[in-house]
Amino acid sequence: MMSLGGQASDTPKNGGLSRIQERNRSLILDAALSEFSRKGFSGATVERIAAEAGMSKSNLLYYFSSKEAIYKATLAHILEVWLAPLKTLDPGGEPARELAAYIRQKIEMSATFPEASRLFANEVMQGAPQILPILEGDLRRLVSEKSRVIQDWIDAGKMRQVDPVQLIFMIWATTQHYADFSIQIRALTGKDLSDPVFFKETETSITTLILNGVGLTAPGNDD
Amino acid sequence: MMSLGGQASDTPKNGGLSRIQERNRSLILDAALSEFSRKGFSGATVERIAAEAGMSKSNLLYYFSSKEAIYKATLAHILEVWLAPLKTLDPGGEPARELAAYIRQKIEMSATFPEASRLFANEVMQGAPQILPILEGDLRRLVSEKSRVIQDWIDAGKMRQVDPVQLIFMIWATTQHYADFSIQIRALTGKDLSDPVFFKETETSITTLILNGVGLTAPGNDD
DNA sequence: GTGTAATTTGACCAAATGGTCAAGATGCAA
DNA sequence: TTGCATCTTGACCATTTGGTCAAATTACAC
Repeated sequence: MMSLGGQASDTPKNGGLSRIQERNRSLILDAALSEFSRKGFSGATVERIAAEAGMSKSNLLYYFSSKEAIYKATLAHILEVWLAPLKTLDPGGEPARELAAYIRQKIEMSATFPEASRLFANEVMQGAPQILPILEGDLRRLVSEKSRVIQDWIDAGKMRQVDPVQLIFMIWATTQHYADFSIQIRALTGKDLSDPVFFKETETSITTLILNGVGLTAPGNDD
Repeated sequence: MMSLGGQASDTPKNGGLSRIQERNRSLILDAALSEFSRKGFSGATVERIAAEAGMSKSNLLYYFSSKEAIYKATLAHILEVWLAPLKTLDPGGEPARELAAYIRQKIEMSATFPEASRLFANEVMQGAPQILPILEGDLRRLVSEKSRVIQDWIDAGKMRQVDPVQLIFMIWATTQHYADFSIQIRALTGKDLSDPVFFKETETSITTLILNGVGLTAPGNDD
């Protein structure tokens, strides 16, 4: 679990949480994700998070020492799952299949956890006050490593010349766009990723465009 | 100028503004863009906007009747310039050149007005409370019109089959990403679009990938 | 210069909100 | 049942903040 440099322990008996604690912390984190992703850090209120979690504000503050502590915990909770797909990019695989799989995972994420995407986007747009060290550390290392993988594919003549980092950015941009701007997309098309047809159509469009863009052909998909 | 359905007039003598009015409203809108784009609507404070505009909070509220009024005015002020590039897509032009020009304009925007991009992103991510009618109205019509243009190119065999709306989304996503996530990009690469080399590199990457993606070749660029 | 309208501000208010605290309720091991 | 630790809450507080208002200052037409 990536550390966000927490200070207070927030955990009476360190290590094992009681059933009540486990349940309540989980309820709080769910409610917090919903609230923070919709309103941003400033716009969110502890009172509303507590209400959505089904408890009093005082009780929530018994579990998390401050609004910022809830926010940090929510971010940490998400970050892992959010960055996981990139880690699966396999140097031993075929570029077309690997990239297609990565794109699909990212779209899947946008469809399944749009709130996580929005929370992350919000945090970064505010200047990444909490996660900047992670971006500059773990994430930077991860991107370097996977860029190397892509560069090797290029050097092996398996795909067209392209800046690997820029390619990763473009995959992030296109896939996350559908979560972060889902309201706009719904306003313009009447649909969003929760519609299976639109999901499929989006996956095909992005995958085709990006793979063609780097001189590859989309692999046959066996759902 | 796109209307945001303003209620109060905010303009004593309708039509012509005094020199003082013009100057102060402009100062306020600049400060507001800076503040709102960095902190979002909730996180922004009228006091800080006033300070950045070099006047008292009371005086600012003499020009705009409420925080929301400033916000709406700021959005309206941006929206026009923000959506302008798409309007220039010329049905009579060559697809490769037209799309390349559009992409370049969008990146230029992201480089020149990253704050505008972030303000817009913020507004949409919060559910577009102010601009939803515009998205569903003017913007939707504009996108339909330009999708038609792209579809005609496809039908004429000038470019590969692709959903025109999805193509537009992908251009938005990739170009705006560099403004909205500039902190992340700086954390990962050490650079952003304000660096001419990185700008050029980004423009080339995006243009090449998208044009290749739709079966076109990037036109020679004559800067 | 005079007078009126426009501009500017500090003092002030009410609501919202993050957080504290002491007291009470509940869970649970013995 | 008893006793203690955990859990829960309402009352309360300090600060922030959007907005009002009357008074003061300034711009400008005559």
